[in-house]
Amino acid sequence: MQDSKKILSDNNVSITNPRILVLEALLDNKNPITIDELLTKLENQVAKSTLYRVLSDLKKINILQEFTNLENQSVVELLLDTDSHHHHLFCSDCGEIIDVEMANEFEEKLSNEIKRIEKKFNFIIEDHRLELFGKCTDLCENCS
Amino acid sequence: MQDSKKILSDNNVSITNPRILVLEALLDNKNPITIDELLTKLENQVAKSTLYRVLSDLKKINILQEFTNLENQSVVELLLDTDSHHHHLFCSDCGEIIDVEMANEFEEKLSNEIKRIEKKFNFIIEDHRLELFGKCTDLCENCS
DNA sequence: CAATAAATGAGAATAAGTCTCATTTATAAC
DNA sequence: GTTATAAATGAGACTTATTCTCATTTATTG
Repeated sequence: MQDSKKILSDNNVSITNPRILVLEALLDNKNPITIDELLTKLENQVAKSTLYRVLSDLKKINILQEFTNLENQSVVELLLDTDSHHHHLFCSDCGEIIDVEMANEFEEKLSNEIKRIEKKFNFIIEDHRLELFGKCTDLCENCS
Repeated sequence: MQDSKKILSDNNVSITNPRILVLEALLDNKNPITIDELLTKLENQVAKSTLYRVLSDLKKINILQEFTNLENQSVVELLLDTDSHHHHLFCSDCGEIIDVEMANEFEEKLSNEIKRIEKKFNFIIEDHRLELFGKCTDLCENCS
């Protein structure tokens, strides 16, 4: 069974062509991708309304994360159980978004600090997100 | 000289009524606020186009931060020199966004970890943002 | 291979944000 | 204080992103 079909059946979501296509496009491109880029990638294969619907299905089963890039565009990234916990690095020169894993030691400190905040604010914290903003100095051709 | 006027003149931005009104609305409400809420607050006082323009002016002089809430709406917060570095706590029940200061010790660990990431990715990291997602258990009336 | 419920496509509708341009206002020089 | 000039504003048109509607198609189950 293919990855994308397995993902769907594991989550009790019916296996349809548009869902497979969207998942494949996301799997194909493990870094975060703009919805607009996704739309272009799937042009003539999946209707715009369907794309948005499929994305919302994937969010409902908690395998898709949505956030915004530096230009405030929606960006989407598949998050499977097999993927490790990571954060994002945003380059203000080229717009690229890069996955970063922080050191375990740091994540432990963070989770202790989160426990402190939970008590202080009487909050139950279920998730967190750390975003780092800067410039890649030699990472890609777009960047000076 | 009033706060809002001082902020404008300190930043070499001409002092106009809409700018004062927007700044006052933001000062009045130190937690992050939806652009929509701002618009309502300033109804009949500042035109929509002007509001967006003023917000972009404030971003240009680096005293306004923009991000999105859990519903993907734009949220805006004044960030003056006098304000201390903080992060945000999002409640998925009531939608509230709360400013949180993390312990200094934690911020130090974070900045060390950021130095490591800078080297590893050959990146210059200028800013970071930590978002905590959860539920406030008794903080407000909206929340169960 | 039906029958049924669910998903899809196409495009209309809505919402958020930007742009245009005529008018108003702030600023600087006198 | 006036005046000249550049900058800012208001109103609404426009654009873009996202959601909604509904007739048609497809997946699933028996």
